[in-house]
Amino acid sequence: MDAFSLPTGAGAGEKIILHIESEIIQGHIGKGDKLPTERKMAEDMGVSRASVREAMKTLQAMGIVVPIQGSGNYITNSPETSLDRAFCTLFALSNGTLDNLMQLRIILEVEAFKDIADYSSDEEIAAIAAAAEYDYFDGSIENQARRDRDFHLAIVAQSRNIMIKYLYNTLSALFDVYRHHVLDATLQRNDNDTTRRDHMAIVAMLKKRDAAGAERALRVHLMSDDYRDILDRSFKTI
Amino acid sequence: MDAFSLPTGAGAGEKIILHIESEIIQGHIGKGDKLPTERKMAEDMGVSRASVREAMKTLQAMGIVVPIQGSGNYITNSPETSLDRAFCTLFALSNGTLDNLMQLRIILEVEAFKDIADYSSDEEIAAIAAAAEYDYFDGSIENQARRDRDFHLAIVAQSRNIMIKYLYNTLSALFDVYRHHVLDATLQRNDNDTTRRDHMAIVAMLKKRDAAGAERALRVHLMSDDYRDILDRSFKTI
DNA sequence: CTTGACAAATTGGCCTTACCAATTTACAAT
DNA sequence: ATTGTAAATTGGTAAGGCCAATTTGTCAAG
Repeated sequence: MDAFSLPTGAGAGEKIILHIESEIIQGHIGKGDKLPTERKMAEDMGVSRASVREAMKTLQAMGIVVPIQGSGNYITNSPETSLDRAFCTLFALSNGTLDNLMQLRIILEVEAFKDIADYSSDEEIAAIAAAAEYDYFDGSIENQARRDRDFHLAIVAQSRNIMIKYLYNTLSALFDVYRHHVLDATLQRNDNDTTRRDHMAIVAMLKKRDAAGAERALRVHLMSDDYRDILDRSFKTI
Repeated sequence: MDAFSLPTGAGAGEKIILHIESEIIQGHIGKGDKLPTERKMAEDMGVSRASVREAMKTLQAMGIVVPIQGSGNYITNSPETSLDRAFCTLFALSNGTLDNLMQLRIILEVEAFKDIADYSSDEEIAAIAAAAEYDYFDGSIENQARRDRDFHLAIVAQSRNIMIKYLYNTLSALFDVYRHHVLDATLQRNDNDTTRRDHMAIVAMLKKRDAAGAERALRVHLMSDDYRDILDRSFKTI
């Protein structure tokens, strides 16, 4: 048994998954490495190609393997998207609400702030400031929303906690999906100037290394009317 | 295109996944429901059974579907474990550290405290207090650790945020796996009396509805020497 | 020697058929 | 109504084949 095999009963195609996981955990294969061909793996491990393919599907769903038709199966170079789909459907099955998401976003971003205030160099904070320096009065609603999102991602990217970064990215992607389906009308009356003022206030607090002040500014920003309007809606209403 | 198709290019077996996800999101199927047979789904959607099976494998990996040989494929009744495997492997691939986990645990539990102080009834707080009423000087290290874990789970179970609860459970399970492999020696000198005092302090703060005080007590408890000793170890060293 | 185009081999994506193993269902016997 | 057994149902696996995209090998042109 392997250290990372949590709740799975060992089947037949399952041993392929365990083998790959084992190879990863032992460091024999890593990011970007190419796996043997499906036909070779089937032969080597004495199973059918269908079983190998089902194992690949599982590893793909876990975000570990990326298939390229005509080329091969590869260990992913960007494991940060592993959680997206599982998180998304889990959310739907659980009757999660948007304020659940927002609450998580806020505490993750606030925690990132504390890391930044404690550890970040002036250059890293300058990178955050740069992400806030865009034209708040030009572009479509979509573009404005994207830039706003990128600003927040730039903040969390400075966190020292890799799991916080991944989780935040997943939540951000989920929020984008949600917004894309329900918020178009709501965001029509988005106040670009308020957004700009909020961002500048956050950057100012970060430059002062004032984590508490940054947290206050962030909460004000994230809980602004633009978002509060859409809270408490069930995610299933999409 | 479906509401929840995040970054995936629509393939052929992919449409089965999208269909199932869509049915879940729209509430047509839910926890415990039985899916059509693989042969029927294949016929209905004009694909091969192999493709249906690969889609099922993906949904299984996401923790959405549970197969029972001879019976059928079912929507899971316990979506709370969906994140476990993805989170675990993501962690290993990302060189995550234990302090990353602990940092997340703390902020999630602290946030749960705020919900409790704001919304919980006396009965719900009494349930937490009951979880702290166990014999701190009896039982093996394993049992003590399990009771300690259950106390914290009892706290987070009162959170109003379903995602916080699921995430915390996942982190708790990961931590258990880690501890099981590296902490046996460390926990030998676990101070049961200190643990008991910490728990009583936390319960006392909750009864007073003092979220800030509870947070302080929690941080003291979670950052005690028992845990600090094992921080900064790479998860890959298991 | 380098470059580009084209053909062949490789590889994942998908389908079909067949059989096995576990479960469920149907029905007969009591 | 209960029980036991056989049949039907259903997921698990294997084998073979074809398609589409990519990679590789080859060769001619510069």
